[in-house]
Amino acid sequence: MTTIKDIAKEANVSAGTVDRVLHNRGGVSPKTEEKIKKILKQKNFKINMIASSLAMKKHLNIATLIPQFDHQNVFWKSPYSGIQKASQEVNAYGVENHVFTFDQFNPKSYLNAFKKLIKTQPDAVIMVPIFSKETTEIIEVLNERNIPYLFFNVDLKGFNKLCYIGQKSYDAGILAGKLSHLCISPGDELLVILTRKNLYDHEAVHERVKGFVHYFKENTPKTKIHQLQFRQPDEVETGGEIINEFLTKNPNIKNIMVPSSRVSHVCKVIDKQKLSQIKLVGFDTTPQNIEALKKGIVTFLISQKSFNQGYKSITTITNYLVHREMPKNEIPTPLEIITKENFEFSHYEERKYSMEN
Amino acid sequence: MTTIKDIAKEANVSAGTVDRVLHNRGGVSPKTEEKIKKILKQKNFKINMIASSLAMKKHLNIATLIPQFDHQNVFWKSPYSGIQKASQEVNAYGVENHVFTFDQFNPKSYLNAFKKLIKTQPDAVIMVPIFSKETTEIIEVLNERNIPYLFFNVDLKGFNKLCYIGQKSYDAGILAGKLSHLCISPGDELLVILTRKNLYDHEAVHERVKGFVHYFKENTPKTKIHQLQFRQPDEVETGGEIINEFLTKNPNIKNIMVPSSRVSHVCKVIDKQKLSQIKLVGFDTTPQNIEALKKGIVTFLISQKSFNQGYKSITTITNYLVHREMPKNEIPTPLEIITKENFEFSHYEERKYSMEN
DNA sequence: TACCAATTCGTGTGCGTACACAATCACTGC
DNA sequence: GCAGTGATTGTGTACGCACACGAATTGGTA
Repeated sequence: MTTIKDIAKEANVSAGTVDRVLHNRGGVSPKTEEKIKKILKQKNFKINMIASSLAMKKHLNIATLIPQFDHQNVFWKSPYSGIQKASQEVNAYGVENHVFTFDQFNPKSYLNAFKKLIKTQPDAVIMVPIFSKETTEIIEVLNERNIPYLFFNVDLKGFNKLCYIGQKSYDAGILAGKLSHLCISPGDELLVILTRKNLYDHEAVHERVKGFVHYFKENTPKTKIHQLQFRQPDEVETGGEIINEFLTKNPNIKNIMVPSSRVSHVCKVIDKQKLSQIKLVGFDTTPQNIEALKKGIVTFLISQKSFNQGYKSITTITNYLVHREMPKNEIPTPLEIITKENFEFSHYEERKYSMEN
Repeated sequence: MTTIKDIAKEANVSAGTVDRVLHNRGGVSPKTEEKIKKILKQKNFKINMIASSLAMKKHLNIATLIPQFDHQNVFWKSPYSGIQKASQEVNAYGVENHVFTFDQFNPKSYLNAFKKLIKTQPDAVIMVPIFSKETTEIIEVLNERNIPYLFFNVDLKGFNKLCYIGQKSYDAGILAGKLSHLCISPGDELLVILTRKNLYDHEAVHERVKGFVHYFKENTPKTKIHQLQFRQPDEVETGGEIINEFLTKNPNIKNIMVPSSRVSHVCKVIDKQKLSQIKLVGFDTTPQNIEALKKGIVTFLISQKSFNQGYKSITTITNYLVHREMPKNEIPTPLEIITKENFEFSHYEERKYSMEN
């Protein structure tokens, strides 16, 4: 392993000069710069990140803005865990992360959380931009203060974010289409159940439906796709009758796709007998969804590995701040297909983390 | 962030004493040890791995024994890349890795590669134990010299390995069963094509078939599963006739499962017209397989993320050597389901690496 | 009380890098 | 020839930890 000292000796200069070349800090004569660069390349020198991080040790402060989770909205627990795990790890780099949470159905709470956040004077912000209007306000503040920020899980166009880490919802919808397609026979019909429409305006759910519809338009345009919408948050739970009635009226429905993370809520309210005739496709590996998968009620779940999204958000920002590493503008997370047969082999990191904590 | 010094000050001792407690190095009176441990816990002290690694800097030498890849056997390229990437990264920890390759169909070449390997006096060994008899010889040598070793991708029971990193083949077979099941209608029949039987004796392929058969026995015992075997390495390519004839004789075959990474070889030799009636399920995301997936010829691939296996092997061994971190005895890699719709979102790390190199 | 051994502890150095500061060099104009 | 200037380069310290060495303390004994 070659060190800066080795390079310096070879070039008959001091370590400081090599350092200047390495970081383009200027103040080196073109001649020696050339010489050093040649030796650098020849010896295939790579900066020792370990030592580099130790030496840097600026104290960095990063802040995260995400929806809170509870037993009702358990989805956000995974990204939170991922963020926590990564936070612990980057702590050694002198980076500290603080999480600020808000009610995902309340724009005001979103803004309030941000107000608290900005008071801590973060060096960078990680956020889930659920509300577009309020996000515009937030970004203005961040731009003013020159604070870099990163979106994760939810994307919004038109901002100069560092990058977006998350799933491509439209493509996820196409995949849902493919999987549903495999579940049915020619002549069967499909049902899409939308929960909580319009309650908040992030587009993931709608993009998924678009992709889903697109898939069938492309492949089997004659397949009939029904849609059912619920406006109130808890209407699904109480509204089992509506669904069951609908299914009775449309007995050819052999597959239900739920484009949110609430497929388990849906299958709870459907008559058991009807359920046995129908295959379900849903999103996200919440404990309830996994439960339904295990029982064979749900056939496919599409996971976006939100734990990894959270984890990666922190490491990406850290690499940017500490090592000046510019991330790609878009880091897509996988569309992972989860079934009864493979769920126990996925999400290894998340499991391991929650075992240890 | 609390440092050793902080702890020392708090306990009215020197940093050296705290260090002794942290590493159970003895020579500390029970009284102060107790006191220090209490403060450690109270302040939730975590060793700074960055600084720790820097300070350690023993020079470690690890060696990897894996099959070589070429255009014919491209599968082993992925784990090799993962190993290379991780090797670069752990270089900063003073760890150097050397790769020794062998012909996966030639036990002698396996032993020869090991002989070269052992001459480098490695501190640990990562290996793919393809041949069981020869592996026994190898492990004897390693045990004699007290060199820890880790199996990856292929597992063999009965050895005191540090851990196994890889897929559970039987479960992968079950998953293949599920996916094939989804592709067919009641009354359809299945075909399993075994390539290169007995040419080397690792069991993954057979385990997959067992799992596959088990799935149908459990779920639809009446489904007929045919099997076709080829003994010579290239017989599949020349033996298209045999397959086509077989398919003509058994027109109810609507699904072919290839338990090796060679599904693309199989679909190359099948008549196009027949192919359009049949869904294929295979393993591993080799470039050829991905090509067939894109074209819609193959419906499902089950990936074991072999890039990650390689990567993780290196990091696991490194953590063990450098940070004394004992790995779990078994680290299962995911059974990832890849389709035309999601392949471009998977294997992000591997793509990124090969883009950069 | 003096002395020794064993036990317990403190100090110093180095790991490879970053960065501030000091030192040197090459020229200029007088 | 010399001070002055700006461009180059060298030096020293810190980051947090591991570990070797040696110092201080203790307890026990003659």
